[in-house]
This record gives sequence, structure tokens and C-alpha cells, in this order.
Amino acid sequence: MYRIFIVEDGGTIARVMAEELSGWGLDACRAADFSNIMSEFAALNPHLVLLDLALPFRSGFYWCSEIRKSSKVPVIFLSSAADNMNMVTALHQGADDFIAKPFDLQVLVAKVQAMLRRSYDFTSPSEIVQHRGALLDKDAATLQYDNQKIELTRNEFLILALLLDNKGKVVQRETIMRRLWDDENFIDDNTLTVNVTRLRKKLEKAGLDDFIETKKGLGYCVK
Amino acid sequence: MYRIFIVEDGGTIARVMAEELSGWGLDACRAADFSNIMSEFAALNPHLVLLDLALPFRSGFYWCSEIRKSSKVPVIFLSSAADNMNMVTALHQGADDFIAKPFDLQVLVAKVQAMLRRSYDFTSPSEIVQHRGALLDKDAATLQYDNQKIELTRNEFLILALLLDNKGKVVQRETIMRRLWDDENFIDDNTLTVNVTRLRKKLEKAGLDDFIETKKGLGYCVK
DNA sequence: CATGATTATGATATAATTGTAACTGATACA
DNA sequence: TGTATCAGTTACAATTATATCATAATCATG
Repeated sequence: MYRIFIVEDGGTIARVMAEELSGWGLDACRAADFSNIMSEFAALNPHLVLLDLALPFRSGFYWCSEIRKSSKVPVIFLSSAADNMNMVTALHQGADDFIAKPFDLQVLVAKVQAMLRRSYDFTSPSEIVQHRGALLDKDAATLQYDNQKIELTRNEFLILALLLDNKGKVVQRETIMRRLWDDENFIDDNTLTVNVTRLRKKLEKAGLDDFIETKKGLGYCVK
Repeated sequence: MYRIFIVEDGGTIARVMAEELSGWGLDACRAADFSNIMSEFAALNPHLVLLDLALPFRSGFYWCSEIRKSSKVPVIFLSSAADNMNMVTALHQGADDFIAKPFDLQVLVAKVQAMLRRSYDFTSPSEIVQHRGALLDKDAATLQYDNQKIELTRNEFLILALLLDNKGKVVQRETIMRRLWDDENFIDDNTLTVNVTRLRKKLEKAGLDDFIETKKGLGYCVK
């Protein structure tokens, strides 16, 4: 999860930004002590910095150059004084972009995402679901547990992914069936049972007993 | 020397931009045939693209997504229609920045320099991907391993590049097929298999066994 | 146009995966 | 106690996805 460091004096704006970014799966963290940005920066070690130009104590320019002394982290300036001179100065100082205030939240998010993509190179991390110490990598289609790698077949993977996406909820057998065999073909209802059995066998072999619970008459459940 | 590809219809603006960038030690090259941007792009193989949104024949959005099919080169949009929606669309499409017209030449240069710095200085210099000691040079389309140079054909190279760009993730066969043959012609599904086989044979001959894993029913994976 | 390299195709092989069927066990309830 | 329902198990068969190979078509290059 990417950490975003928000250095912005305006309390409301900072809060709104943080909320919006959090909504997009980013870990947004606001600066608290504007006299001592660097120690917060070091503690957080963020993947990207959003830096207001006008700050108490020291200007954004100052902090940007401080950051650049020890880090190549992407820095995006925010300012209502987005004139050409300030922009050029900021960019020359090692900043990566300059967003004029007021800005559209959508644009902010898009810019942050674009910069993260560019800076941390396109291979975005896999989406991973975790449960009881078992890690299901939804992109690699593998399950890891207790330092073992459990290979899953297509059906096993789909079933497990579906159950973990609905952790704590009962998933109807029919729902699973429609996912695996996009409907139609009268697949024997028992076929699902067999697939679940096989999946359970692999889980148990790895030490994950009772991972998938049967709710008779309702469906399956992981919790 | 960094090559900048300027795709801008306005003759005067384009010329001025090119002169300014040249003055800063950049190799600025203007698009000539707006119906066929991609071949000029391929010929120049630029380090950065400045892309006007409003172009004859096809829009900048179109060319941006075409470029992104085969390249991660930084793309900066230029447009007088710099409204929020266009900006968000562009960024989501893989663009890196969006400059409103008219712009200050100083700002343009500063942005270009900042983007080049971010894209080439900070991260790995050339387009080289590494895995298990094998180096894939995406410019030369060759693979180096254990002091051997492995020559790859177009198809072999594209497959390997795609898999390495998604290291650790399963890539669906269909995804690969669309990359290799931009669909249309119903290429025999088996043709992909054959190409993978040939690629594997080269890899094995060089000592790279089990480089490409088959996830039956899901796709291929390098990890 | 001739040459060799590259790529596509079709036939066939192979092995992992999946589906089926027959049986078992459990639970509910008439 | 008997019967019906539902899910689990197992072994086996069928299917499917992928691999391999030989051959034909295509492409690039001089």
C-alpha cells in the first residue's frame, strides 16, 4: 500500500484530500508539526509527497530541497500561487509536478496515481487476500501458507477467491456454479461438491483444516 | 541525448517548441504525417512524447493508447481544452502529465526536464528488464544470460516482454494474443502455443529451464 | 527472384484437470 | 423405524488445454 505524505496547512483541505486518497486504496497521512516536517517524513518514509507551497515556519520550497538532500521520492506541489515562476522554480528544485489550487479531487487522484505508476514502475503489486495466515495472490493464482506454496487449479482458485471475497458471508452453491461455468450447460450439481472436496484436501494437506465451512442448505462460508 | 517526439498540428507552435527544447540540449523531432504517428514513433523511439489533444485524423487519446500498447515512454499532453475531464481521461489512459495551452516555454522545458529526470535518472536507465540473471534489452530485442546473447524473433520478444512486465502474475493467453496480433484475423489459438514452445526452447538451450510456467486454464507466468 | 528466416497451420500426442456415477454418511422428520 | 434430502467421498472416464512435430505459407533481404 502506497503511503502519501500530505503537507498542507489548511485543515479542511488536508482532511478532504486524505479521505479521497484513502478511498482509492492509498495510505494518506497528514503532517502535524510544520516546524519539523523532516522527522515526520523520515518516520513515514512515504512513496509520494504532496507539498503545499505556503506553510507556516518554512516554505514548501525549503522542505522540498530538504527532502531532496536525502530522497528521490516524488514531490508534487500544491499552491494557489501557481504562476510560471513558482512552477519553474519548484520543478528545477527537484519537484515532479505542480498542481494549482483550487483543484479537482479527481484530477489530484489521477495525478497521484500517474506519478506512482511512473515512479514505482508499472508492475503494480499483486492483489492479495489474507485469511488465517493464508495468502491468496489473486494475480498469481497461488496460495501461500506457512512457507509452503499451494498450487491451485483454475476451479479451485476461482472457488477460493470467491469465498475469500465474501469472507464471513455464506456463498450459495448456485452462485459459485454460475461463476465457474458461466451458467447454461447442465453441470451436475455434485461436480461442485467434488471440486470443493479437492480444494479442501489441498488446504488440509497444508495444515489449513476446516477452512471452508459447509452451511447445509445454504452454501459455503469462510470465516 | 534525449529524443523528444512532438506531435502537434499547429506548425508555428511546434516549431517554437522544437527550437526551445533544442536550445536545452534535447533532440526535438516533430511529427510529419498525422495519419501515421505510430511508424514515426517507432522509427524515432523517443524518450518522451509531447502530444497535442486535437489532431487531424485521430485524437491524441487514440495515439496515447496506441503508444501504451507497446511502450512505457513518458507522454505529456498539450491542449487548450485542459478541463478536468480531459485531464483525468488522459492520465487514466497512461499519460503522465497534461499542460494547458497556451503555456509558458520555461514551464514546458521545466516539465520536460522533470519528467526525463524522473523517468530515466532515478529509475533504471535504459529499457532493460532483469529476471533470474537474464537481461531483456527492450531496445535491442535481445536476451542476455550467462555471457551469451540470445537472439529473439519478434513474437518471442513480445511474449517475453509481456510476461516480464507482469512478473509474478498470470497472463492470460488471450491477452498475449491480442498483443501479438492486435486481434482481427482469427489467429489459430495454437499458434501462440507454438511460439511459446519455440521461445522456451531457446531459453532452455541457454540454461534457463522452467522460465515460463504454464497455469493450465489460466495462462502463462514468469516468477 | 532466390534464399533463408520466421511464422502459421493442421494433425496428433499427452497429461492435467475436470465431470460423472455410484456409494456412503448424516440429518430431519413423518 | 423408514424415507427423503443433502453433502462428502472415491474411483474412473471424459474432456480439455497445452505441447510437439512436420509442413506449408509468408516475409524480409540481397
